[in-house]
This record gives sequence, C-alpha cells and structure tokens, in this order.
Amino acid sequence: MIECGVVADVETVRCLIQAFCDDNDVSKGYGLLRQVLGDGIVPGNAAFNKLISGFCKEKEYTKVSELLHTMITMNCIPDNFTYQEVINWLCKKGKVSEGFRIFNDLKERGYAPDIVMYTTMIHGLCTMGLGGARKLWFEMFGKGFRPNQYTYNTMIHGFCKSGDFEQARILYKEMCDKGYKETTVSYNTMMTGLCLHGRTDEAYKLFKEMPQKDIVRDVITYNTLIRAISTILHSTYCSSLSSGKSRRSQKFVE
DNA sequence: GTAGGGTTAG
Repeated sequence: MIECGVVADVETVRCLIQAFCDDNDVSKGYGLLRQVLGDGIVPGNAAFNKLISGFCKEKEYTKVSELLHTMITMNCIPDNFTYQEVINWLCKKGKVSEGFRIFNDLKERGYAPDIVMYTTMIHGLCTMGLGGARKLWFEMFGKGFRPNQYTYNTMIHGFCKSGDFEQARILYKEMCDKGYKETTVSYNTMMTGLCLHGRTDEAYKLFKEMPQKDIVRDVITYNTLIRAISTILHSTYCSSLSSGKSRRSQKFVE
C-alpha cells in the first residue's frame, strides 16, 4: 500500500490494530498505535476499545489505564463499550466497588448502561452479597431492560452461591418460561452451587439429566462433580482413618 | 459504511 503511494488513513490503522488484537498480538497493535499517534493520526474509539479489551484479557492493567488516559487526551471520548471493558476488568480484579462507582458515575453523566453493562455489574455485585445485585436487577427492569440468558444465569449463580436454591429455582423456571433454553452453562451453574453447599447428590441428579435433554457436558461439568465427589471421599477417608477403619475406607476410596 | 462488550470451576 505504502509502496504504491496510497496513504494509510485511520480506517487502515483500525483494521490493522483489530487484526493484531484478533491474532492475540495486542502488543503489536499497541506498537502501531504509538507509531501512528506520533505521526498525528488518531484512530477512533474502535481501535482504542479493541486494545483495551486485549490488554484486559492479558491482565496488563497499566496499559489499560494508560490507554484510557491517551484516549481522553486525544479527544476520543470513551463510550459504553470502553466502560463495559473497564467495569468488567475492575469486577474481575475484585475491585467491584470501584466498578460500581464508575457505573453510577456514568448514569449521572448521561450514559445509558445497557443490558450487557447491567449483567456485568450484577455479576460483580453478586460477589459482595445479594442485596446490591437484586437492587440493580430491579433497577434494570425499571429502565425497560429484560434479562436474557446471560443475566438470568448470572443472577441464578448469585442465588446458588449464597445457598438460596429456592430463589435460584424460581428464577431458573422463569428463564425457561421466557423461552431461554437450558444450556450447559445453566446446568453447570446449578450444579456448582449445589456442590458448593454439599448437595452433591442433587448435582449428580442434574448431571444424569443432561444427556436426556441433549445438553452437552463439558469440562466444567465434570470438574465440578469430580471435585465435589473427591472432597467427600477424602473426608470420608480421613474420618475412617481416625476411627481405625483404614482398610475399609481404602477400599472405598479405590 | 465503519467493531465491539456480559454467564458456569479451579
């Protein structure tokens, strides 16, 4: 392109940066950004968002905040997609309160969080107890958004983790009634919660149900159960040892 | 015309 005398523009740069990021070579994309910024070319939000997303995945948080600053200096106003990445990154990092602060800040500044941002935030808040998450769930309804597959699974996971299986099942049923199909994820979510609260037998029932409903079991399905069952075996083995029935328990473990 | 985000284990 350059040899032919065609001048690269912002769109060329955007395409290249996106390609580098899609190819898991975020650093190369970043290098290109630095180079073109030096030449006075400012690629749009798309390029910045792609790089921010890439660096979030690589946990290169210094780069993320640097890019955010560069964006603002270059007059590329971060949009919903930019903030979605940032909030998600903060929540995954355990800085849920900070993410929530930005989320609330955005609303005050006229941004309208959409269903994805609500899902991300509800997911984050679930790690801090269900109060805030439920509040946001209802706020979301008030804004006219309806939960989808992701939102339902997120909230169901929240209830499961807290051990409120009654609420989890109500929501699960509601999800199905709304036409969202049961999936590997929805099953894994329930199973994980049950196992976490020692209800491995119920999780195993679900496990057996899966093929009957043509739902694929994946590595998470198996790992969840294997972990739960091996924990039971281990504690049974230990208690048998202490009560002097080592031979019998050894057989049990086998 | 223009890319793109969110769910399940450890």
